[in-house]
Amino acid sequence: MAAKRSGARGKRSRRTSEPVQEPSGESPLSRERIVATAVDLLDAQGLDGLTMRRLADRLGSGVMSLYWHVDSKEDVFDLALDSVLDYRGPPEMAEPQNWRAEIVHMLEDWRAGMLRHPWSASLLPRRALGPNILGRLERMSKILSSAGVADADVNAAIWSLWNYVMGATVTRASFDLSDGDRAAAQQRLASERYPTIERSRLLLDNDWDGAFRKGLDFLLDGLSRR
Amino acid sequence: MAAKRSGARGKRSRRTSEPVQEPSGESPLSRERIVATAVDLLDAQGLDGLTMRRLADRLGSGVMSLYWHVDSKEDVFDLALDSVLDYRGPPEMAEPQNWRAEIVHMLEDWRAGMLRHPWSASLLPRRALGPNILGRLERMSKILSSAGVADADVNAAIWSLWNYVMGATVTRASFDLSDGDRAAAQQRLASERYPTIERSRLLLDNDWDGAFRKGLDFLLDGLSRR
DNA sequence: CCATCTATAGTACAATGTACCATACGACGT
DNA sequence: ACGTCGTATGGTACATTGTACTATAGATGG
Repeated sequence: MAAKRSGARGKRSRRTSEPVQEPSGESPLSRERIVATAVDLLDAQGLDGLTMRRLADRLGSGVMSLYWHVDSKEDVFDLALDSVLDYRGPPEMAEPQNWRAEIVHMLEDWRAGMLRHPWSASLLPRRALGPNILGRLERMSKILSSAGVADADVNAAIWSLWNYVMGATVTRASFDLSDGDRAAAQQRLASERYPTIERSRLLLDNDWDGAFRKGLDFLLDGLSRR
Repeated sequence: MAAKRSGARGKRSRRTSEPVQEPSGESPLSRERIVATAVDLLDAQGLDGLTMRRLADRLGSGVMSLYWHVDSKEDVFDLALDSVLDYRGPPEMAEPQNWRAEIVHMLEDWRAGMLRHPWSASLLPRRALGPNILGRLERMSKILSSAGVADADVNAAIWSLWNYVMGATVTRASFDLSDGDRAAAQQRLASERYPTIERSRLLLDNDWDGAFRKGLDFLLDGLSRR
């Protein structure tokens, strides 16, 4: 019995010699290629559209070959989620001291990245702690500390920002998926006992980006009073 | 062809005469009973534990009989989610003018209700607009308006509170499910490039309720400055 | 007494994740 | 040269799932 089930397979040890990069004609079938293709598939067909068979088809490989590189379908989901969330940092800061702008940039990028792949929001509730997410948490922690937030408050601050972004993203993505439902729901409001939100057109106000920014400002205002 | 597929079945028209309430020995098999049993099953076995067959078993009925009362499994999920979220209001307000306390109470109840049924957080990303959720939104809208929040800000305020609660709940529930993973992740922090959050023990701080309340205060502070 | 509605259930099928097995190919020790 | 082993690929088979289709039975009303 060779070591098989062990999280991350041995896989790529070291090229014996020449670093020829893939004849490009065909399929070396790597972990990276699998994840990239999974993301494509998810973008195209949604969460239910990803099946191991379809994935293998797109890769031009047999279904079971995938299982050499990944442990399970769940594993593919985890990897796909994290792959969507890497962060390259703010665009050559004009004003590197402005912690608030930096935070806002990262959080808006975060949300935008996930909304570009709406299925990612549905995956969040499962396993959220890939390396890219940890990287973002680390960065937030650094920014907040150097911005002078009290050590005792820093964790709470991180979590509240995280919570806000996650909630906004999940909500936005789900309303996006079921656009018709939302309209239908707003319809129902009229005929039933929801007069206040019916009048304020809560479900029809489509300025999501603005609302996100506004709420984030509320939160940051509250934060910077410490 | 009888009218069959039409959202809510005809079902209970009106009792012809005597209102005998169920001989209680056996199964009238109603929509309500199905949903209640589904919630039990979800509590006991988690999201993947709910299958139509198991559900039928628990109800002592045939599988296909369920489909007379519900449209699909998705439908069951929607109903189960909403059923967890009804709200009975604050406990005979001592101080009915205190809008902030009222908001906090409702949001904490909201979060607590979902955490009692951790699967509910995973369902949120799908379809979030059942009657009970709408009821809560309605109530929030009323409170905020009467608290003097500017009309232009009220929708944004609602959404930011909603976002915060949803994010906090989703996060908390997912970390709860994968407790071991979290510890493992914190382990990994040490050996890799996340010095800041490793030092602050971000993933090990288990005072979730406190953190929730603290972040909520940040947000409400920011809100009440308008 | 026949028609129609309400409700329950069995059978059957297509789709899915993946365990198990067979196989091929290169590297390497002897 | 030959067998052995690790890497990698893929086929077959199976249990499990949601649900379409169909049959059936009681109740109701013309």
